Amino acid sequence: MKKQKITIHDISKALKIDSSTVSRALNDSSRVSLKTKQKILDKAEELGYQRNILASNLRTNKTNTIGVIVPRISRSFFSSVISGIEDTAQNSGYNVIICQSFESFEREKKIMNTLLSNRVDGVLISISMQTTSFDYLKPYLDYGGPIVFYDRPCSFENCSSISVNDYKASYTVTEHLIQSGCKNIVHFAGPQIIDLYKNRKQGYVDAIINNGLEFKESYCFESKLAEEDGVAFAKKIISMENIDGVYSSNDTAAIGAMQYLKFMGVKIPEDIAVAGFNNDPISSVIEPGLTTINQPDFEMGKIAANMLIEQIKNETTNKESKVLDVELIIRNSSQKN
Amino acid sequence: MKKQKITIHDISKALKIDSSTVSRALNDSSRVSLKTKQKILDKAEELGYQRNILASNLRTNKTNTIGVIVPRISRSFFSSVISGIEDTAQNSGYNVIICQSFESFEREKKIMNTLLSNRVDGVLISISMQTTSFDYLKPYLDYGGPIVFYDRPCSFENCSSISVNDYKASYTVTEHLIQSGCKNIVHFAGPQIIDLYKNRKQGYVDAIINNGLEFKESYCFESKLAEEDGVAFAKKIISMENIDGVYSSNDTAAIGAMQYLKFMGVKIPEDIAVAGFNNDPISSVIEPGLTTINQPDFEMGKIAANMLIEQIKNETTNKESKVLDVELIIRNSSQKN
DNA sequence: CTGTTAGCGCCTTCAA
DNA sequence: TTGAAGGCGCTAACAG
Repeated sequence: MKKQKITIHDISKALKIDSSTVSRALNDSSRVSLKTKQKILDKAEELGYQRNILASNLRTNKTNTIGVIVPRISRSFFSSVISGIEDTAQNSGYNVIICQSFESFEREKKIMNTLLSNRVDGVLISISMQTTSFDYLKPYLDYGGPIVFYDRPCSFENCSSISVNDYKASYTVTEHLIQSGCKNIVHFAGPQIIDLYKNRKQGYVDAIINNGLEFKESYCFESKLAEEDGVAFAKKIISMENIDGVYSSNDTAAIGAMQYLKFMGVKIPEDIAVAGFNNDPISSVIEPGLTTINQPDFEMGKIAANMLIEQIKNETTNKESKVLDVELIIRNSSQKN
Repeated sequence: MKKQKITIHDISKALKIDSSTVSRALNDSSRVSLKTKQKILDKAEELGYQRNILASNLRTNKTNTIGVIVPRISRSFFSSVISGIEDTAQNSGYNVIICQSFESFEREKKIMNTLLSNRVDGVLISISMQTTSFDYLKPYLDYGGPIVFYDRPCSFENCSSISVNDYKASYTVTEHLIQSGCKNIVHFAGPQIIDLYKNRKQGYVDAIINNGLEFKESYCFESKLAEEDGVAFAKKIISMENIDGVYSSNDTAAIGAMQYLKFMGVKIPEDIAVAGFNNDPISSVIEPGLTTINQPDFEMGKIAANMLIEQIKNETTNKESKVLDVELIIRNSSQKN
């Protein structure tokens, strides 16, 4: 029942000007006289012409669209990254397609497939928690589309990536806790499959050891990025002795833990220092004393989009791995000893 | 530098079978013998054939894609709605393009334009805070594309809509506060331009009046859905006398207010009852005593997508306005008198 | 500056 | 069941 849309041919006929000229005018080519251009533009307006981008894309073999694969848009960090991406993309005239993998490898593969079928000009991807093999990216790379990894980098076919210096951030914040007097610091870790969380754990471990404390594996809890994990962690901590510090390297577990504690009416003792990666504005409300690592989310999105667009345009082959430093926000962490 | 992709013609040549037959086979048409179909499928696999959806879409004049316009994906309510939409869409074989208006009318118009240019099969929209005129939707409707409003309905060209019974929910929760003994209830309202927030306010007003209390306009604060508004509201409340209840009809202001109070170390007195619309799991952490109105977010997304897809497929013209009831979650609200 | 011609890759009559 | 032919709407040579 869709009405037939106006095409350049309709304009062409109405004006007795060839459709190729119409096309040129509509694309603001300099090779059309101002007079005819104006005539064409007016007619287009009059008829309510809307360019059919599908046809244009087919012809030019580009879509002016970039695909973004994200684990979950509901995660505050990611939705900020997306805003950054959209910001940059729009300024450069690109459309953005956002796809959620929900941390599922299967979905990720499927998404990559449709992005290829839709011939997006480039892809930004933060791999899912389950992703261990990257062969599924090959077809798109073979096609010639650039891929940039953001936040969760991985060395594959020397694609570009942009991420945060997780190791350093982790080391710094752990050391900060130690210098505040903590001697028994528990660590809420993320899935160790993901390099990012591995690096964060390593930062914690090294800070512990280099500062003369004893590293205990039993102080490390590995989360699958679910709030329930945090609840379990909270229960464990309550049952443990001596704990005087907590460092969480993922929001989700931390939020879960806090929810539980709040729900149970357990106040985090003043003498337990808490620190964590945290881009959710909310957790600062839950626990204002928290020392937080502030990740450059919006900025990361902008940089990622820029890197990708550059590769799309220049058809350059030089790949790079950018690493951003993070900001440590020290609130009113309790000072011990 | 993009490599030339395999087309049906490559398969056609390799097999000496006409491309039209290849096309049929690839579309699993019944008018191809099983034998040739298998041969074609094998060859396609072997050559790494990837259908060019652009071309297919151009030819068939449909894209199997629906566009979703959302004010902000970072709002918990909306990201759940989106998940619901994606869920349904995927099951029906539709792709989803998510676009954020950031509550800007200008962006909304631009988005609608590119969605039309991209010939999406249908559009789900929750209008921005600034949107007052709907003429910009005309071109898409003229084109024949269906539009369904979600969450923020508006009567335009009798498009379908799906929303929540805001008036009733608001009335109920206000009455609940009154029955708990509240006599001076402040209302954090949303932008009165948006019908939804107007309805919520009306629910509050009517509940107040019908229960024999006096309605005071000075008890109503209008938010622009920014956290700063909440901060301002919190300050006001602190300076006011007699307030024994707060009902917020938007998360954002509520969260802002709570952040501020928490930051200032002000505990919400036990004898002030608080209630609000709230889909952010976090605020229940901030204030576990909160009586909340639980909106069917995920479900709304599914229903919206279903309504739209039905209209796309059936090319039906019957429009409807669905209104969902909400669930009132009464936690440990303080009982007065 | 404008028109002619020829496709982009796919699908869909129509005929065999 | 298969092939031949044409065209979706647009753009990019190449002429003129």
